[in-house]
Amino acid sequence: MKDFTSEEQLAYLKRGTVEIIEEEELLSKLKRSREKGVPLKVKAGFDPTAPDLHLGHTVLLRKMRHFQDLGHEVYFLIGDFTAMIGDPSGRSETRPPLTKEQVLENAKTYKEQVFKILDPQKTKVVFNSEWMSKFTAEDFIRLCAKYTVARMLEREDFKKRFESRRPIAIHELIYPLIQAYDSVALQADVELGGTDQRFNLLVGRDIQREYGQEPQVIITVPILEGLDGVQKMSKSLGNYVGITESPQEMFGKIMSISDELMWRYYELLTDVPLEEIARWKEEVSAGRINPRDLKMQLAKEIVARYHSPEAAEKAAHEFEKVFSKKGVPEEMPEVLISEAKVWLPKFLKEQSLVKSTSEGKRLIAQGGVHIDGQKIKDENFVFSSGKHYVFRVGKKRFLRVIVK
RNA sequence: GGAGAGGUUCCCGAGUGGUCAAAGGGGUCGGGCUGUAAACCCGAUGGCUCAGCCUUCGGAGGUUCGAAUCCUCCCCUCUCCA
Repeated sequence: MKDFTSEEQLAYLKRGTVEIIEEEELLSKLKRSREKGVPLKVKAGFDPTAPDLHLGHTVLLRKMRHFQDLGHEVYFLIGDFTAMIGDPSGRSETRPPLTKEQVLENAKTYKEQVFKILDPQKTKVVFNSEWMSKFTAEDFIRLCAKYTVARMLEREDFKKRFESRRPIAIHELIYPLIQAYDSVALQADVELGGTDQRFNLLVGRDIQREYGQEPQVIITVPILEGLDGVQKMSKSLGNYVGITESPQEMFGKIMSISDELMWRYYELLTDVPLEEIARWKEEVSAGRINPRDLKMQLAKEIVARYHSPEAAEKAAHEFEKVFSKKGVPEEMPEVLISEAKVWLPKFLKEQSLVKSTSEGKRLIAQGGVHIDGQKIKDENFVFSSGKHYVFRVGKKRFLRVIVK
């Protein structure tokens, strides 16, 4: 805030965003903040039901961090009240209400993870139940009176569901209003969110105006695609990289993304200058760089951030050893057994290598099960006592069996 | 409140008395090719004590030798009218 002009701040904040509404307003807010020495209040909301953060969340968190770097104040809002509703994006699910204890527990987990990115000194963690639980029925009706059904149905997913004759519960329509009211309660200057939040963020502007406040500037950041490169990264779709995952898992997952997606990840998850990325793209299409090497570098960079540079190096070596050179990993689950003869489908199930004996049978039939590098054809196997065996199921499931 | 349409396996979606563990697609998994990439090709995809048996088609009953398919009641969703 001290050293940067408002224009410089704006440029810094703009990188990696999809939309700023309105840029002019943000500039004047930055100017005013600088003149008066009062930091901007920057808000972003999080759902307390999913406290496991993944790389998708970090796109937004990084942007929050950028504001902090400029001296502004970030409100990390945990939507414990709104969690009763569940943000009706996409498919609607009725969520079981969380208890106070669960919320606090989740919040704790959040904090542990979030501060890998945010500056704890400049972060205020708030819960919207703080003000919403004091909201009276009267307050509530007043709030509802400030918006119309027609405007609410402008929201794309409502509209789609409405048109395709899928259900929309009334409380789902309320969600944007409460989120908007949170901005009133916090007197937010800026609210950040993914592009899927655009509508809700905009409602915030309208509602703040209705309550006589200057509308917040809204900034949307891209939604990160998951490992499949198509759908958004989410835990429920299983296409995510959690920021608390082990270095090895993280590394492997990143290596499995497509080349196309790699550029996207570079852009949104690292600080590599855009010009540099553009240059690499050219080098790759000219055949001078193997995209695999860049992917390794990306994987290392990400592992290094959430673990350590040493862990990243180690993960890279392991990866080379196991997948490029088809070796076996250094660390893998171990089991000590005594039986000499086993029926493999059941054994694989008992060792959690497959979900069912049927699946075990299937994998054996399809040639997906190896013991000490040998493809297994027979469902029965005899262990010799005193020996060690390395099981490989599919490409990445390993198990060391030690026979007494 | 009235009238109509509909609820199928992970998802979408066929199936209207036996040949249905249920077409097709998607997803996922395995194999091939690779760079654990994409694309592409092949295969699999409810469970189990596995040539057999058990459990699935919103829920509970019933008809039938036999039901995802017919009947009754219930629950849920959508549309139109009020």
